[in-house]
Amino acid sequence: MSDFKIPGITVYRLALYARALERFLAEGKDLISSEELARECGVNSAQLRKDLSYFGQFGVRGVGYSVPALLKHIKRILGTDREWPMVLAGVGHLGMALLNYDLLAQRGFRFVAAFDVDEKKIGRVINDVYVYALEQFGWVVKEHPVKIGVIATPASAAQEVADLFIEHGIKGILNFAPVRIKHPKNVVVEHSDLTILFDKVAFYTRRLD
Amino acid sequence: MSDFKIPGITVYRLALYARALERFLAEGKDLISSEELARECGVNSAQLRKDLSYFGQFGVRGVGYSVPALLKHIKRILGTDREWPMVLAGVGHLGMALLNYDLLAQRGFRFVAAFDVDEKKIGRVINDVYVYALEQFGWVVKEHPVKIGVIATPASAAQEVADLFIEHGIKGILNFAPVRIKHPKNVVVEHSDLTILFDKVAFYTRRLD
DNA sequence: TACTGTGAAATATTTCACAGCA
DNA sequence: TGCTGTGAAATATTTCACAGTA
Repeated sequence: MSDFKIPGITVYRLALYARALERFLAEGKDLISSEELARECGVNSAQLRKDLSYFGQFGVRGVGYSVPALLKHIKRILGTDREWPMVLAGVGHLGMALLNYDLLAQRGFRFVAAFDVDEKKIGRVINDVYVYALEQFGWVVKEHPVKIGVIATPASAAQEVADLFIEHGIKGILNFAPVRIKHPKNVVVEHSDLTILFDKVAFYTRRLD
Repeated sequence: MSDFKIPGITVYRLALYARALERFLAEGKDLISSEELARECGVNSAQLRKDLSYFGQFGVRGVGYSVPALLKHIKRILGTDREWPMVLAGVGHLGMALLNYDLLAQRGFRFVAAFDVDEKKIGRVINDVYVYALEQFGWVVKEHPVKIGVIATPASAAQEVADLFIEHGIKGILNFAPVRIKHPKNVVVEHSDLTILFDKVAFYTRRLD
């Protein structure tokens, strides 16, 4: 029921539950138990109920949860019941993949502009998103109420781009460059270094037999 | 000093330390304290020392750690001191980004073959990797001692691809499709759903002020 | 009856704080 | 002296187990 000090891992799992609920909803399922939803997500059912209990009571005892209602509640909790206009820095292969990832736009995460320093990329339009020169960042974001910025540049450019983002009022940064970003406390940075995922798979694969 | 029941989060942090050490090494730094390395990675220095202590003693009291030696130790622990030939299923935008991600190959994670069901993609060569029809999977992997498979297909194809991987002896799977893969216990699956990262950023961004 | 919601117990992880050593 | 390595304490997270209720 609380509203602060939510474990980061709980936020992660709420997003996981939302994904699963979207699938169940698409299948036309109307009602679900914590047991069934938890199994689908690979967690313990008490954990799922505890995660939800930080935010309220969404089920019916003896019955379960309404799939559409619970999804709506979780989206409201996560803040994904709204549109999140975003900007992208770095239109390399990963940046291209993000611009073309339609699932993101379907969920309200929509890129309104992309930026690069490569002359060959500036001026291109990718999946309806225009690629600007990085120097144009200031006036482009003035046109758009952007809160989230995504970094898909090489590591060497990441901090500089983050500083530019922060200077222009961006509050949430998703950083795919393999380097830790320094940032003030009133800015949120989520790091996602893909190479680390491969390291983890290697570690656990080697220990198998 | 133990060798089993390593917290998953410790494995993650070891990879983080390796990335930072690579940067320090590139800068020519020879010696580092747990304090400095921990700060660079955003963790507590006791945590870093504890993480390492699961695997041995790698420092010198009163002095610190040798940057190249510690990096070598961590890579040996992670199993990234060797080559990991891999296969990719799904040559969409994300698959393309992975095939072109040279940092991966530099670290020994090398795609030896890619697979797709789209006629237009089959037969193409991307960053020296040939794209085969998915039906050819069996005989292609017979040629290569592949342990790790990467799934970058749509969610609807992911389980089918995973089953094919597992049937042909793949032991470690990195799944980028936004769906949980069912798998036997002697196979490792690491899930990475990019949409969840965006949800997390949205959650924390909204709570800021 | 068949579930949820949640204190309390169990477990896991992080941090402290200091002994040990180059 | 200035660091690492590590038990022990503190904290966080997960799971149990059962009261509550449609």
